[in-house]
Amino acid sequence: MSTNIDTLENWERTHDCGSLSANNAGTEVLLMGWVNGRRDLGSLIFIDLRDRGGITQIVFDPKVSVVTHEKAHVLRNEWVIAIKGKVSPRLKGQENPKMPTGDIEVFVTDLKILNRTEVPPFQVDGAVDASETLRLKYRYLELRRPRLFENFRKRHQVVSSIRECLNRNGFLEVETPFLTKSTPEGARDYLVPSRVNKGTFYALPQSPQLFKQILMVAGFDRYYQVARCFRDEDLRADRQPEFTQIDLEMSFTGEEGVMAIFEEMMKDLFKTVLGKEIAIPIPRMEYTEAMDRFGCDRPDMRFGMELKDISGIAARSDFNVFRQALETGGCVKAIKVENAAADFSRKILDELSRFVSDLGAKGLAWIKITDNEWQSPIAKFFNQENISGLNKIMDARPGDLLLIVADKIKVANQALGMLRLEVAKRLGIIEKDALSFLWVTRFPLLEYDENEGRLQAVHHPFTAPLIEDLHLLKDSPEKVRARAYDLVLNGVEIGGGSVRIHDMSLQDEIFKILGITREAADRKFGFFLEALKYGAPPHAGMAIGLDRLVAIMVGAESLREVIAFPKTSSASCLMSDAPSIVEESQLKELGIGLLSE
RNA sequence: GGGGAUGUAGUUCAGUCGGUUAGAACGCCGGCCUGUCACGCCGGAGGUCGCGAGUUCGAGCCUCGUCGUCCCCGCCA
Repeated sequence: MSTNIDTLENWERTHDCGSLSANNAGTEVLLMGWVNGRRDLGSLIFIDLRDRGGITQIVFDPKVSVVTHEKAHVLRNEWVIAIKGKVSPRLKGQENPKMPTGDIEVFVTDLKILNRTEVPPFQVDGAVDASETLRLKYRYLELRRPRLFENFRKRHQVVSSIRECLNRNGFLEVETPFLTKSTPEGARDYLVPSRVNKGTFYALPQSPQLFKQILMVAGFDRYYQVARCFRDEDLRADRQPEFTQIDLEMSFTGEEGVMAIFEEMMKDLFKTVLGKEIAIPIPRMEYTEAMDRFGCDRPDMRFGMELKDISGIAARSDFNVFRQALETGGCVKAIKVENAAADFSRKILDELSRFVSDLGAKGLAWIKITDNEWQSPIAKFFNQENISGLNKIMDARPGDLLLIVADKIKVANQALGMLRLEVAKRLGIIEKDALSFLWVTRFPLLEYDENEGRLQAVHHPFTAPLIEDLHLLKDSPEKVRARAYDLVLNGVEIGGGSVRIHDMSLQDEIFKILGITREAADRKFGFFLEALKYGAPPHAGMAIGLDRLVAIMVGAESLREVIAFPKTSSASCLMSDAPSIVEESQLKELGIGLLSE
């Protein structure tokens, strides 16, 4: 690559490439940026100059400067240049309505070539898109694309808006450690070896949970943090190993205080960033109702198609599959797909059947409602009375399609809940621009873990039980509801939190039920339990996943579109090539040896 | 850990039944061009068909393995 490039000297920009309009006609401007495209007509050269503000057409005309025009012939895409010139309205009929700056162009008097480039591995202008592998390897080139940059501008605005809201409400931004203690509950930890204390390890935080609660004990009263969190679990389109939470904690309040703050925050940021009004208070739904009606603890409320329990009628049918499911304590539930009977072919129904069996359900029954009967493989098991009864429960009309799953309650809910989403996706009935917020409240405090053979905390072991359920704690702990709440947006869990236990004796009782001995509890988080003894105020908190929130706001398919330097689905960074092997000497210094295969 | 998809020029893709010299578009290089904005026209260069075995007279195509990427299940308090 040639090194004959110009120096900046005392040139300073006067504008960015997105800010010029007809109002600037006649002014001398100085722009800097990248060559986004060139159209060299011989004696006239047009260049699209791009910076993060936008794109401006600049013109090299020998009538303006022979020397500069001559110099401009060598310009190529992605070269970095600076130009001085005069803003001019476009000739009549030459305006470009597709460009925000399409009414003007800049006639260049002076040109500096600030840098050249090798031929880029893919076209930044996006004319031919590259594979994501390549775009991740050359992430800086992809980030030059205006569409992607816009995501990060919005992300910045979201964080600014949140900080403003929380600062206004008396919150203090405090940083908590990255090098912290491994807690075996929850997700797998990323471990960091200690050189000073060989054989011991820090863990990167899965969340600042214990530290923020200790800040409440410390009397900080209202804390927040734009907190990076780390979880060593397998990735998904909506899961990265490091991600950012807006994490907060409040003293002397409960769920109402926390929910009110988040509602104000959401209202603010959707207004400032997207110019959209959202209605508060955000509606609430208890966990059990969400499961009953949507088969899911984070229902997408942008469409209906709710689950209906048809166990009563199923019990009166002659269909053994239904009756067996009921006899073993299961249920029969159904969804109604309006006017889909004609469109859902046997092939599609087979696909849907496979879809639910992949989720562990035993099968899928379907009924097409026709004018006076059912078209269905299971029609023969129902008498006329039951047919009318079921039609009534489902509010089914001719042309509708019923999809039915009979299974254990948990399996049926999950399968139908997912099927509901799948069908809605296939039908394209989900309104893209809709914003459907929902609080899901009163989750179960505990659930039985089949693998471990013991009760586990659904949220985390410091979540407070509902006071009115306390009496159930001893005899039927699984029925106890938690003072926990999740914020759901368009079927995505964007955050969650709870009122915490601040009473040591209740905390002890919970540990006992979880089968955690005093010794084990002390070993795992003794420092935190110790803190609870010294005047812990009542407190509650919540965290929302910033990446997921921004992803929804910008309509991103994957979190990778809202994280500047994301990891691949095998948790590696294609740009830096992390993770990588390290020098033997580095390991030795840490007192670490690698196991051979 | 499991299932699915995918890998061919710098990039995105096509490549028939296994058969002669692996094509197109964009990009790149050279030339022409004073109103382009997906500029146009003429010419040109550019290939480890992801990698490794195997089957075959012959493999981009078939088989096995392996690696990368993407999606999903498990997992993610």
